[in-house]
Amino acid sequence: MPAQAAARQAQKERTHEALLTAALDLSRRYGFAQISLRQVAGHAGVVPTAFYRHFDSMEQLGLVLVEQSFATLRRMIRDAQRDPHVFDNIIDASAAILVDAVKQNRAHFDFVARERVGGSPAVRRAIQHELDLFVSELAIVLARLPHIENWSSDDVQMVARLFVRNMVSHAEEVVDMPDGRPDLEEQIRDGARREMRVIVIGFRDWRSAAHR
Amino acid sequence: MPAQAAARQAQKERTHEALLTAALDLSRRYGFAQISLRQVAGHAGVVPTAFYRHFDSMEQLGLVLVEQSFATLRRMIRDAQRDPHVFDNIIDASAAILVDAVKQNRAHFDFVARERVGGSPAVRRAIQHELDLFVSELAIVLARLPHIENWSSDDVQMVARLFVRNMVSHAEEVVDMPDGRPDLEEQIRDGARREMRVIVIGFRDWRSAAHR
DNA sequence: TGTACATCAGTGAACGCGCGTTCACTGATGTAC
DNA sequence: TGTACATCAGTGAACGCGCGTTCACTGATGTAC
Repeated sequence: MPAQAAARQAQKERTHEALLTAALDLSRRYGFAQISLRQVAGHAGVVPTAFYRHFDSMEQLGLVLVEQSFATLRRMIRDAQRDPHVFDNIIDASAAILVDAVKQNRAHFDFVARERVGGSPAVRRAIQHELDLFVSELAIVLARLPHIENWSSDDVQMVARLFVRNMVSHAEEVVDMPDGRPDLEEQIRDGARREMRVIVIGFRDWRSAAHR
Repeated sequence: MPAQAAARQAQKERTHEALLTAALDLSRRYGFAQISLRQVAGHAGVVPTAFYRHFDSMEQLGLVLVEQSFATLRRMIRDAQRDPHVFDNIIDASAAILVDAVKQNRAHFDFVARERVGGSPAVRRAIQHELDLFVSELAIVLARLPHIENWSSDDVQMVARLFVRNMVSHAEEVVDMPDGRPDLEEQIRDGARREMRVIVIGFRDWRSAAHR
């Protein structure tokens, strides 16, 4: 396929993207499981049957949204790790990153937060799998931190799990946050920060008591 | 209404209960938001129009299920508080109670866990309200415990919030647990126990560092 | 460059289906006397 | 106890609607020569 012959493909990609965006938009308002193929097609500006040129079913589109959402999340974490500041104060940095990230990718986070428990079995399984992966990845990052490098990998996994759980929980709060309420945002960020600190200190001291 | 004239009312109550049970059953399998009035009526053994003798809409039935679920939860907590053993080791006791309670009332917990984020706006709001109430009630119980009585009420609220969040999260795990896997059950109970311990210790020591 | 043919993203009519809701009804249960 | 009437939980037919999916199609884009 020569370069100058890509107009049709480009148009197809635009429609493909429009369908995904429409689904994300609508599921923000009504929940993914509640929206119909016809609604998504209509919102994307195509006839219902055109949907099938891009996806087998709404379920398959849902799985693509799961992939997209976690790709976004991973990109953010990777960017954050490049900033050397983050390691000075991983807790404050994580809390700030979390709130910003969710704010900038509300639609994807909203989708994940809701469909994690409310979605179809396949979508739920996909999200749970991604979250499990994410816990393991976070554990690897944590294991390299100064005070943590001599912990057992079981312990590191557990602290990673607590972190991710708090992350999901606070992401839900940000997602439910009405627009234009910076006070609430600060409150959530502060709560996240305090809770992470509690977890880190509790973990360190619990280990001290048990193992030293 | 004389006592011997209650046969009709008793039958009505039986159907009412059958509709609630049917909705709970079906939403376990498909999610409450996915099931229809006709399915619920059919499963309860009545014709769809009979549904309206008992509820205005599926949404109203959903709100009744929220009430039922939290009444169950409160009853369990109240019973647990009567057992003096619980105060000896509130963490182990809470973890055990949580797993047992969820196992015995799977349908209600499943309903709450899913609809808390996936349900209709009214159902979600009702569940969030009940959970907020529950955090406050737990804070009152915690505030009476020996080492906690001199904490600020803000701090007690926060630890209560962390406990309830972990409770919800572990309830989700138990709900998703396949039947007949006592090993998984033990693993979840153990995870809950360890995490609660981390929270308690972390909180105590965080306070020590900050306020003394 | 021009022509003849192929590709294929999007169209539009049609289908059968389950949905929530309305309505007049039935007949067992309950009440008055 | 027996009779005449009232109540009302549950029935069953009917409605209009949006759904997912099928199919033959159109016409702009792309390819071969």
